[in-house]
Amino acid sequence: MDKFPSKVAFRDSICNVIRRDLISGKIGFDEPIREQKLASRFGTSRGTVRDALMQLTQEGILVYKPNKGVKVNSALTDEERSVVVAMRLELETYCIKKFINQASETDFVNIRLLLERLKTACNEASLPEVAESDLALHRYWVAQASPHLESTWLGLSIRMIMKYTRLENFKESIGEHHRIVEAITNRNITKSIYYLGENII
Amino acid sequence: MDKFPSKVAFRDSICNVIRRDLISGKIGFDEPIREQKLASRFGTSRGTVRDALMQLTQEGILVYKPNKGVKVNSALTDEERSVVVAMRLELETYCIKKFINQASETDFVNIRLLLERLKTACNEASLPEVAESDLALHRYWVAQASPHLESTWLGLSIRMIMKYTRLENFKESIGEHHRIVEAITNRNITKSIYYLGENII
DNA sequence: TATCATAACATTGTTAACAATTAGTTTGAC
DNA sequence: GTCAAACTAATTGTTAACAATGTTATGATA
Repeated sequence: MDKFPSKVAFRDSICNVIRRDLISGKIGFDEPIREQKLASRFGTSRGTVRDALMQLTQEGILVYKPNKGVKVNSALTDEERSVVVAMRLELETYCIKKFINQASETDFVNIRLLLERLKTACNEASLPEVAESDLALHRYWVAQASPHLESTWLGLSIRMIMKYTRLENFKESIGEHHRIVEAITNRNITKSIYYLGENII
Repeated sequence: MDKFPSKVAFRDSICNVIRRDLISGKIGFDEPIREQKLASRFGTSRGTVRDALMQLTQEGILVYKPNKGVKVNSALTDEERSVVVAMRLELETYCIKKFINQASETDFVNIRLLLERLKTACNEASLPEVAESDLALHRYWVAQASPHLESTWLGLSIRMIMKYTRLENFKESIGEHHRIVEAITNRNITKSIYYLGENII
């Protein structure tokens, strides 16, 4: 049974665990998800699990059928994925521009920290960890620049990762993100966006 | 107390009603939403309302604070809105292209019907009705072309409408959509996308 | 009067029980 | 042996009660 540090984000913790299971392939496509199973796994009741599941449905990674519960959504087609990529790039480009203009030194410290976390994850070659650190880094500037659009961004990013993951090229990932973070901390908008475009494909 | 025809989509019905209240301005920004109040209004229990609310949070129109429930998300900035517009245009352009290539005569009949519904709503000058028919029309080709991305599209579109609504120019709206539907039924991709770009701003 | 602790209240968080629906399995007629 | 109907099991849908948390009102004290 999994445990969580704080109880304030019980729902969100369940969401996070399910996302991780998705990314790491622990749960397959079109596989049904049983509420009771999750409830006992998390040591909570079905109601709480249900809340989390409902939240995930609007993220697009789960789909809901009346009286049949939720299942993992089927994968995007290649075409659909490229549309999602374009949308995410549009959104994240805006966020990076804004972030560079408003970021404080503390922000730079934070993203360097997140970059370090990503590097160690890559070196350990743990796919779920890599995926999570990758998202966490990008998420930082998105959340700072536009908290309003954070959930929109998350939905797009998760769907991208679920389709297929480039994250297995650990070496490349380190380099790409290193360049992005460097450009950001130099407040170089042009370079930042260029490297972002290389990363998000 | 509101009533619903089918019980299968109880949750979704509640979501729809809340969305409509948002669009018509019945519920203001940053206004807290009380579970019990909605429960008695819909003649159901808090648990069911809760499910619906959780679903809406990932759509971005509601935000959730632990132990404080959900409230209407604050409005997008003008910049954020233009990003959302660009994303929606990207997505819907793809859908229209695909829809034109795969649509049957039945599909054309359906969108002409939805167009009629929009026209009457415009003539009656009922803002919530106009907003709903507008969304329903666009939603049709999105759902047909890419059910995977329907919820993504819905999230973007709702946020657009909530920021401020161009829908009060009823006459324009009729013309714009008439041109789009005409171009689609002629299977003219270029024109369809051009008119779509004029409509989604 | 201003401030702070405390108590009443309101609201959300969680749970378990029960109802309704769906899925699977056995039974029996042909 | 095959099909359909009835039965059983598994799962989701809904509800109400209770616990935990947050909010407001009250009043004592300085």
